[in-house]
Amino acid sequence: MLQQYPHDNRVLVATDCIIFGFDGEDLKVLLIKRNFEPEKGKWSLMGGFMNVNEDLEVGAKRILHELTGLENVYMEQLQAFGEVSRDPVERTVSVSFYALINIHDHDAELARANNAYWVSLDKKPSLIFDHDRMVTMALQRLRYKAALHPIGFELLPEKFTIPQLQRLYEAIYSNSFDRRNFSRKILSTKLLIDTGEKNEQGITKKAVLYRLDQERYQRQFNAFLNFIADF
Amino acid sequence: MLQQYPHDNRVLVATDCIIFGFDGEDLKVLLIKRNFEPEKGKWSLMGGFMNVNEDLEVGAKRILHELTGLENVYMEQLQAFGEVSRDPVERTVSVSFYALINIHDHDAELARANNAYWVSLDKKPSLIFDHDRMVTMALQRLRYKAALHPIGFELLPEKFTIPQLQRLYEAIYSNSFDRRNFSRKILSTKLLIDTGEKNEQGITKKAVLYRLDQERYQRQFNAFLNFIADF
DNA sequence: GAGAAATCGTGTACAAATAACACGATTTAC
DNA sequence: GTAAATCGTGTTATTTGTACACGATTTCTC
Repeated sequence: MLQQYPHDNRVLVATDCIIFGFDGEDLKVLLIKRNFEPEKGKWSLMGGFMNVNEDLEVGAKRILHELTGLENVYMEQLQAFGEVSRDPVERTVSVSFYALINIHDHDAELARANNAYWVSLDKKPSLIFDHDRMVTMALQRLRYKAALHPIGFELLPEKFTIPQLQRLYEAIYSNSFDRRNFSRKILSTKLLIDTGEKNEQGITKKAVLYRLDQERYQRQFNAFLNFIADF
Repeated sequence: MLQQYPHDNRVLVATDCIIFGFDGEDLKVLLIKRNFEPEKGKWSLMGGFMNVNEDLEVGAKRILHELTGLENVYMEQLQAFGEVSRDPVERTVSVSFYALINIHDHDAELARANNAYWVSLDKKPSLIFDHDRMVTMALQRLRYKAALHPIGFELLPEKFTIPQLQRLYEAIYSNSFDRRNFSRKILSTKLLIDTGEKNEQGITKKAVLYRLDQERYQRQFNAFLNFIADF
C-alpha cells in the first residue's frame, strides 16, 4: 500500500475556539489580547496548530484546556475556514469549535497568563484574520442549536433560577420574552428539578433554585422546544 | 513579517462531496465505485485534494463540477473530519460539503466516466474511510436545514407539483404527512406561484404546476416553516 | 371506451400551543 | 417603614396544528 499520496500541497491546520460564557447579564466570549506574533497587540480567538498525531477534536480540547483549565465541557465543531489568504503568514486551514462553559468555573490565572478577557458580544472589538466571521457564525449556530436542544444549561451553574435562565435566553437571542409564558414553557419540559432552596448568598433570593434532571436531559436532548426569535 | 510558521506538521487537506438528488421517489446520493487506489473496487464519496492556492469552497465546487458538470448549485459546508487514522495512507483532514442538485440536470456522461451512480439512501452500500458518517451527518444537517429554510426546492425541477414536493419532504424525513395539511402549509408561505399549467408529458397531469417565487425566496429564506418530524 | 380506483383540491371541526394580560405574595431599595 | 420591583401562579383569546369528509378529475383495468 502507498505510504504517501503523490502530492505536494500539504498545509498547516489550526484550531480556533469560540468560548462562550454568561455572567448573568450578557453573553460573553473569551478573547486574547495577543502579546505574540503575528498581529501582536490585536485581539483574536484562542487558537493553536493541530499536531500530526492528534485528532482534530482532541486538539481543540487541548487548546480549550490550556486556556481555561477545563475538561468535559460542551464543545462542537463549527466548521473549517479555508480561504487562501485568511492567514497572511502562510496558507492555513482553521477548524473552529465553539464551547459553552460556566463562566465561574474557568481558571482565572490561566486566563491572565494568556492575556485573555471576557468580552460582551455587543462590545466585542474587531478580531484578526477571519475571527469576526467565526464568532458571528458561532453565535448563529448557538441560536439554532439552543432553539431546538437544551444546551443553554451548559452556560449556567449547577443550581440556577428560572429568571436567570430567561436572562440567558434573552442574551442569546437579543430579544425579550414574557416572564410568565417563559416559565411555564420551561417547566413543561420537566427538565428542571425544584431544589426547594433559595439563593442564600447571591444577589437575589426571591426565586427558587432549580437543577437539571440529568437523566431526562440525556434522554430528551433531541426533543426540546422551539424558542427561536426571528434571527 | 514571517514567511512561514516554524512548524513541521503540515498535512493534506481533502474535500468530499455529499451530492443529494431526488428522482420523484427516493432521496439519493451520488456515489463512486472506485476504479483507482486506494480502496479500489469499494464505494466512496466524490472527493479530491485541495490545492494550496485555492479556497476550500472553490475546491469543493471544482470537484462537484468535475463530476456533474454543474455550477451555481446549492452547496454548504458540513464540517471537517480530522481523526488521525481516518485515511490509512496518510494523515489527511477532509472538509465535507453537501450539495443539492436537480437530478435531471447533471451530466450523465461525466458521471459514467467517473464511475458514479445514484443510490437511494436506504440502499446505500458501506463506504470507505469515514464516508458513511459523512453521509449520515449530511442527512441530519439537511433535515435541520430543510425544516427551517426552503431549500427543498433546490432538489426539484423549475416547475413542480405540490404532491411532488410532498414526496420529497417525506423522503427527507422518512415520514408521511397529511396531504391536505401539507398543501395548505406550503401555500401559506406564499413562496409558490401557480403557473396555471399542468404537466403535459409527465406521468401525472392531475396536479397543478407551481414555480418558486424567486424574489420572495431570497427575502424570506430565513423565516420559513417548522416541519420537522421527530429526528 | 366504460366503470372502478386512485389522486387532487378545497372545506370543516376539534385539539393543542402560543400570546397577552391580571393578581397577590415576597423581597429589595430608599 | 413604605414604595417599587420581582416572583409565582392563573385566566382568556388567538393562532396554529391535526384529523377527517366530500366532490371533481384523472388514471387504470378489462
